[in-house]
Amino acid sequence: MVATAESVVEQTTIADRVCVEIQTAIIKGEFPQGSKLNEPMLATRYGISRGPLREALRRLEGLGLVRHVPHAGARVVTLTREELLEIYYVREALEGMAARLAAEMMSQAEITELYALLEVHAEQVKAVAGRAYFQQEGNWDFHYRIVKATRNPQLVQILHGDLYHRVRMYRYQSSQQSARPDKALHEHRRIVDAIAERDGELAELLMRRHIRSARRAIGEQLSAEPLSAAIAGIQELSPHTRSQTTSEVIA
Amino acid sequence: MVATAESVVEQTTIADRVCVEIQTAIIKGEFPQGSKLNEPMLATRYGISRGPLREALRRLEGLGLVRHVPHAGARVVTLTREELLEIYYVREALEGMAARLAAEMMSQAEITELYALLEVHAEQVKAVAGRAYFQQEGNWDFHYRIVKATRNPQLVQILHGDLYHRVRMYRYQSSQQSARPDKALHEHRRIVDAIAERDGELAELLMRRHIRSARRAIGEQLSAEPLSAAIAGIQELSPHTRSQTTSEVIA
DNA sequence: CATTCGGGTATTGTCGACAATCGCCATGGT
DNA sequence: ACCATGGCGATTGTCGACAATACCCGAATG
Repeated sequence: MVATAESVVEQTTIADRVCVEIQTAIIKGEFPQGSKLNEPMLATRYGISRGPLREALRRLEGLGLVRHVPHAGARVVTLTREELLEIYYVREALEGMAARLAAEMMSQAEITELYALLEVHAEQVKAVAGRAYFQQEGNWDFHYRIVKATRNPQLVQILHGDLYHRVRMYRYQSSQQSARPDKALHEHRRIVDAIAERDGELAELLMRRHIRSARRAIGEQLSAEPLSAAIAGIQELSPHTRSQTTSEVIA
Repeated sequence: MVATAESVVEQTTIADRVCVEIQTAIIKGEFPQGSKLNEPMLATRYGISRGPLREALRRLEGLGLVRHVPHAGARVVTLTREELLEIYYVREALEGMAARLAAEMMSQAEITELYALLEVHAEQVKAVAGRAYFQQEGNWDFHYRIVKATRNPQLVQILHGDLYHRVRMYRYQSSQQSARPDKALHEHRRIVDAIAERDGELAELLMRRHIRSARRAIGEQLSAEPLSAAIAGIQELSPHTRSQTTSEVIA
């Protein structure tokens, strides 16, 4: 029997479904950082038993979104700015390598698509200077394409299977947006140029510089203690409308 | 109440204990790569129920040692040489960054200890040219100290919490050993020199070169199809005494 | 003789209940 | 008034059993 397209119907298990549900809830901040995730409550909330729920929690623990202590239960991780900065060091190293490999591996078609993506971004930057959420997603798309182009599943796994969720959570909750998307766009363009020229060394250098500048932008908004404020604002599940702090944080 | 030393008695749960037991069994090759891990068998083998066992398996899946498909059970991952090479690209990027950060962060005491460690390694290299297992562990110790010195828990987690186990499994089962430990030792020495001089850029360059050469050494032993032979040899739980392939694989 | 269909078996997914442990609060002592 | 201690409630860890699904093998048919 040939493998039909519908034979790949995603065989979903309850634990898996609940896992992504809780995951999005955590990223959206419906479960505040540091809040306790007691099993009976969640089990009744999602209408399942504690068995699959526990597996979902272990999985989330593997994703780094939940921390578990033996007889005290699971809590949503509290992502401090220090941890976010640590992650950005990892991203600098890994995505720098990704850019280098992408310059070697990326197909011409992929490069063309990447340029097209930059055009879309350019329009978004020009058109709506306010609505930066799409911008963020587009930014992630850009970085993801480069990482994917490396043909290195390990790299993809680490960057977009482990780190991605935590960074996304922080971004989502602190509503950290790009204050200077035009600058980021320019940096993106030059990175793609280097890749198109098959200059892996330059691509790595530019990508590292790009992410490094984003890290520095994050590090500079330290005195405003934005995250703890965000946590306090979210604690009661109230929509947080913090003043979006300055920054050119986009990477 | 002050925190006594014995208040840190590791509160261990059955799932945790079985997790490490299975983990070591997988690394040692008692469970061959690709072999099925059916739950009733393992449950009776370790004298526990299927509940904790499933959690242990999910945890091992998070560690990348086990792959799980929804209604077909869990299998030990098959680590191809391609994947190992992919991991070495990640290591090159990450440990290069680690060396750079270590050059900035490492205390003088740590540097002294690192030099002492190199002395021990030098004696081992000189004394027992054959028994390379200790050498491997020592090699890991060296790299771990540098990574730890970065004060970047994310880096430590990825390198020694995720990647470490898989590389160790490959190494253990293919009995890949250092054919030229003296060369590796020399490279180690120069890396520490750079760190001692607080030359992060040089430390990163040297570390990347060090790991890159190890990756190339792995990549060059391709035609000997060593891993599949090792798997075949292990399949029946028989001690595999393959001829240890050439290589200067040490990183 | 190859192929496909069907049933049987084994394994996984899920559930509810019991036991062990932890945190909290009241009570008593110093 | 403060601290230690005991009990109580709640939550986690563990277990056995049931239901659902997938794999395997034999039989029937072209």
